[in-house]
Amino acid sequence: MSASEGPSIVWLRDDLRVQDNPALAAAAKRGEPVVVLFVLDEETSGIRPLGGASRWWLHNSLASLAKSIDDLGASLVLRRGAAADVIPAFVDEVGAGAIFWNRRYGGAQREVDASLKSSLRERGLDVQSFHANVLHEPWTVLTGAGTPFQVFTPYWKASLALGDPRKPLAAPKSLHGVPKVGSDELDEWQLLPTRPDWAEGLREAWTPGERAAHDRLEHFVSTDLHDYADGRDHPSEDGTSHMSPSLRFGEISPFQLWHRLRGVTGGPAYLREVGWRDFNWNILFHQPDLHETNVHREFDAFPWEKPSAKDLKAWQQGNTGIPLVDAGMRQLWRTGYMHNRVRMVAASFLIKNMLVDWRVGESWFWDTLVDADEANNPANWQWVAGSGADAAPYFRVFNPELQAQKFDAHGDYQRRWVPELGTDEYPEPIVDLKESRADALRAYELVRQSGGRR
DNA sequence: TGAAATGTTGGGGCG
DNA sequence: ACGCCCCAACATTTC
Repeated sequence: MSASEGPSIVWLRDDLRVQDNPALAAAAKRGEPVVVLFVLDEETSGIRPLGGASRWWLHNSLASLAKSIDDLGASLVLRRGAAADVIPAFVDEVGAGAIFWNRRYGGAQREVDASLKSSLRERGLDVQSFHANVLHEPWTVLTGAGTPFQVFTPYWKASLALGDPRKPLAAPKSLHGVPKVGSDELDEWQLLPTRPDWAEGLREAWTPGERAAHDRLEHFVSTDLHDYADGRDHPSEDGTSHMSPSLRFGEISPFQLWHRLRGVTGGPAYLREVGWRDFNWNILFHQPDLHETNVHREFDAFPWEKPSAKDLKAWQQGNTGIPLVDAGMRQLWRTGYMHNRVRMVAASFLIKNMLVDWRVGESWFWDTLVDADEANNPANWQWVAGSGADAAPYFRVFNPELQAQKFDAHGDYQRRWVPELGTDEYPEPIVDLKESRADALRAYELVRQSGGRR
């Protein structure tokens, strides 16, 4: 590009890593000085403001990333505001000749990026975007008819048929920084909770950042991966990877997971779950309002009940009187995380025993999960509700007592999070499981009749 | 990546 | 020896 003199900006978003970061690698290769930028955008309409737990993670991940960038010889610059304003102003400020970023797939985000790409190119900048955060981009995995898949298994098959995803890229060996570029102070963003400081449990449970993500992955590989197919279903053992928040913030890439795990016992079973993540981003790409709108629109007719403030609070705080549900909800509140098996049970309980709109639960998880992302959180809630793409059939109602028998047979998980279990202090169930199940099936019958789906 | 209801089969007790 | 009943175990269907 002719006008491409001047520093390179690497605009990081959901890719807070120095390894396997194509935008960063391209900037390093370009040769000009590099400035790495992160913009906290709480102003662009259509981009969901981060939930509280995600803000906590973001703060810590950015702090960790700033050190890594520093070690490479450049610096991480923090700015705040609508990206459509901040980015062009920053380009002028540093006299940039190029700007690189890794692509994102949400609706509002794509609009922002596309608009910036064309306006900055008009101004003569070298603007490049890269494929970095999903194994296969949504528009590349299509049916024979050229339409997006609605069902996971054929989606995954087609995805595998595209061949091995590319190998991960090494981190740049060093960078030439741009001196004297002002940055916001991370602390000023107030991403961390203060009064009250509810993050103690998060600090105990997690270490955000790229290095910790790889340590966590290696721990998983050396302990639980080989028995993943069984181990992942038992919340007291918790044989899951705990990669989700790191994937959410891009501390690690799916390419890195793929090439580390595909040849290891248990690896393919795990990578299939990574495939679900791709599938969910594919769904979001084709339906940007996924957190508001049923994929199967006949569910618009579902007669949800508005929960009383008391009942909703009981669910949120883990006082429903159903031990497995309460254990999960308390784990979530304390650690910003819930075991996957228990997520399904807790979600099913809200939707099908309390008859509460899945959006209410999605919204709570959005605020409390460290791994909430715009695709997986709504897609998984819709999966449980039965309204989503390739969702669980509507009549699949979990019985939380049976689930507890099957997957927490000794009650270890339940007692860990609900220590008062079995005493007078533990509440009576807020609903009758048998009756509410029957109510849910009757309610879904209305959907079935009004929709004509099967 | 369910649960419950319903159906089928076969062994054993017993008249 | 036979029919009948009960019931567990398993399979299928239904929600």
